[in-house]
Amino acid sequence: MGDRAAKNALFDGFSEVAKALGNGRRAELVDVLAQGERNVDDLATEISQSLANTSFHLRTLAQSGLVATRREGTRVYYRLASARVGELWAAMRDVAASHIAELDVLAEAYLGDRSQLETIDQDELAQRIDDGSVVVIDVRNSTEYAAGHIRGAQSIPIDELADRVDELPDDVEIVAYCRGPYCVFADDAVRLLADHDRGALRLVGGFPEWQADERPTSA
Amino acid sequence: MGDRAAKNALFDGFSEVAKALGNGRRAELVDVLAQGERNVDDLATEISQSLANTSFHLRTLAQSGLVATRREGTRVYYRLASARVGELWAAMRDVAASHIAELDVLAEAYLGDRSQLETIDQDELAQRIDDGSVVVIDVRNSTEYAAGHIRGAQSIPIDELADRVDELPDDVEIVAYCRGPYCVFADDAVRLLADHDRGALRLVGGFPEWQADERPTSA
DNA sequence: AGCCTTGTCAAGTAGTTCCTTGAATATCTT
DNA sequence: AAGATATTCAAGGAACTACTTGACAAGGCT
Repeated sequence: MGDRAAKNALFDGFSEVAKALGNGRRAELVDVLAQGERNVDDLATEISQSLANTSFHLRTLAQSGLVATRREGTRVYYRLASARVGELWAAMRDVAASHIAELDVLAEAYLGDRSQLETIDQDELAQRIDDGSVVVIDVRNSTEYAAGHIRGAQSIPIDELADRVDELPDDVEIVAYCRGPYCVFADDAVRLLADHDRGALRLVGGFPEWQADERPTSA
Repeated sequence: MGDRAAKNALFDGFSEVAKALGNGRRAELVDVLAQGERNVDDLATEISQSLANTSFHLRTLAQSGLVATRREGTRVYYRLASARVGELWAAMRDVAASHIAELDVLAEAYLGDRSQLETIDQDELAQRIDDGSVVVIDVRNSTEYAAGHIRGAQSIPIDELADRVDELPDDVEIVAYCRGPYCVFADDAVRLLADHDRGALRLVGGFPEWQADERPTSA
């Protein structure tokens, strides 16, 4: 008991989990999977990597126990092994955001300048859904919407939004949400709606954060 | 906005934190630093690595923003950058424990068989401290005790315990605690006390868990 | 049965990580 | 100023990681 070799092995075991998350592409995969299960091909497109490489990264995640699989015909669906994996990913992202100085710069380079975009937080949105003073749109793709969404939200994937602006009533404010704090879809939606002279707000955080807070959802 | 290179850079940024934790020796350093600040020499001994290598690992952790430093004379003290880093480490450890099958085996190889050792949880200990029906001993080293301990606990480092058993009253039960769920000191203490015919219990979790739960501490 | 779709495996290469050794630097003590 | 203590830096080699290409496997459709 308590010898060095065993201690090394134990802590190497713990660090396996961190190693699995210690690659940008795998982190992206976890971020996408936090929205719900997806097949390999789909995930490869999502992270802009070859199928073989994506398959390899998914296997790495599976070996560390972070993701699980399900086969359906020729397709293999991957999902997070549990909700705690999603929480771990969120915790990691938050620690990175608060302790790595240059992360602000990287985030702004990817997201663009958010300072002009109005936001709404979860409490306020819940309130306004109750009193009917907003229309909520889910601008993620339709698979993600189908896997689970904010109760009462309607699905308008971001690349269909320009063609479907007319579907939205023009007498209430619009709230757009997507995958999470580092997802650009809702930002793009708010900008696009502003170009059409529609007042629109972005929900701070995305569906996983709403769900983690145990607020009303549908699927 | 939203281009692939920027997205890669952003997620590579997030995964820096995971990379920093993705090495067994660095994970150990974080585990030790969760007890309070320590100098480099001390940490090198703690993780059984050369001074140069330990210094290198600490610099890696510092670059990812997980640890911060303070100089005092010729000594440099390292500490966790914030309490959230400790929480992240705990979350990672828990995900590893619940999703990696072989971790049980590794833990038992390091800790030995715990099934014969009686335990007590935080709620029950808090209760029994209040009604005075236990003596609590902190079997970590004295620096760690000095940096913060369970209110009312007395310090008896594990390697002094054999010589100091007589200091303990023999009419109340003894509760030993140490660094956390994967620390052997309290297990060793309970076994040693049992050999001296003293009834002893191990607190589930250690000082960081007690503190995270906002229970009474002193320093 | 034969072909198609979807996903995994294997080999190879460029780049990175871990740890060691030995030298350099920073601060304190005398 | 010289010596002692504590820490960091630099160079180098063995081991691992990320990604590519091309071959293989598993299941479904006709």
